[in-house]
Amino acid sequence: MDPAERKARCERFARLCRERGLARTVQRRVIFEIVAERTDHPTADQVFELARKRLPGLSRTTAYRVLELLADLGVVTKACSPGAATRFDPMTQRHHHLVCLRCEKLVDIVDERLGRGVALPAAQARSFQVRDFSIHFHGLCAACQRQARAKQRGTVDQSNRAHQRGLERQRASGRQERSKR
Amino acid sequence: MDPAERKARCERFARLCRERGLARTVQRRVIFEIVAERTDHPTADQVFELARKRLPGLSRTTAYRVLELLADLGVVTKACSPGAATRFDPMTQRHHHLVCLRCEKLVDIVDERLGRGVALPAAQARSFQVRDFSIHFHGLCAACQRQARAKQRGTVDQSNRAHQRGLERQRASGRQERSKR
DNA sequence: TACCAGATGGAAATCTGTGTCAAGGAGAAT
DNA sequence: ATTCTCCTTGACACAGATTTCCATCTGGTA
Repeated sequence: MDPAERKARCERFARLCRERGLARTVQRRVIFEIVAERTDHPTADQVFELARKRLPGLSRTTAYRVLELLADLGVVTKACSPGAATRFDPMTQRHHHLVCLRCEKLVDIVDERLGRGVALPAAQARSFQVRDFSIHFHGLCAACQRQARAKQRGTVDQSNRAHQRGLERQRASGRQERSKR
Repeated sequence: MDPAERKARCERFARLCRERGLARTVQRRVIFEIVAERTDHPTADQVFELARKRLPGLSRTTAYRVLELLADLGVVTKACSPGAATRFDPMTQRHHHLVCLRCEKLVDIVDERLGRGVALPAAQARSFQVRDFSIHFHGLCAACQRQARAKQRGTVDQSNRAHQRGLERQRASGRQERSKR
């Protein structure tokens, strides 16, 4: 990430804390930095694990609380896919999403032209105050398309096997990590 | 809801069941009817509570299973707001959403002109197969706008009090109903 | 430095959702 | 109508994600 951009974000965060009379604790600083460094969409638990490496005494409760606070301040945004854990996204500029209907992968799209011309119908615009919008594209990612085709043919090729194993690992990982404790 | 539309939906559901060799049980019929009647976006647990009034022996497991099945058949769609439970929506045509950032209310918008001209950039369109898209408008609903203004003035008026109480009830209701069991 | 509102840590509770399995019921065959 | 079979259901246990509660601690300020 661009260092200037990163510094600007940290300063924005510090300013918002001052304005709201919030204490600048190590926990808040570290958790903010971790989310700001990421370009994927970590879950609260993933952020907690990462933060704990720098701050061994950190509690899960605090990680959740701080992330909620950051979302409230508007320095991170929350994203979700149905049935899965909330994910936190440092991207505060307008962006859109690709959501795979099968494996639930979530990909950001930044493209200014994309939302051009999108505006709320006048009737709703009077009562609802729009801050921003985002477009969700639902469909199939490349790997899931390959897999669907293979299934139709009644065969399974190696790359699809790999993708499926990846899926299973991903779904099981939360449980495993948790049960270690 | 328009009775003709409602009947058409029921028939579509019945047809899909026949096609897939699925038994037409009371549980499936009742749960489908409940979702189809609603214009808000009930959670699985809310659907379960409503369904139990008509079908006292219904189990929660079945409610979840049937809702999942309905989503799989495509007669309802799943929607989500970050951190909250999955919501079920009988609307299967293309539609968009207003999402209140404060109270998380979710409102449907059906307006064909709205998504006109929206298309995925060519680079992504090659690898990602788009089935549909929806636009989420984030902002403040009318009630939350009033409340925000009142807070700034340091006053709280009656209508805002009512909205806040509604919010609290809504958030607490699951817990209360659950502990009765 | 002393104070205190606000923040944290840790345990427990809650909410949402899934896995398992015996028992029940729908639909086909007789 | 009866039987058979397989799909469904209900009950329970469990898992993951998140929140609540409360005692303790700490950053900011007088």
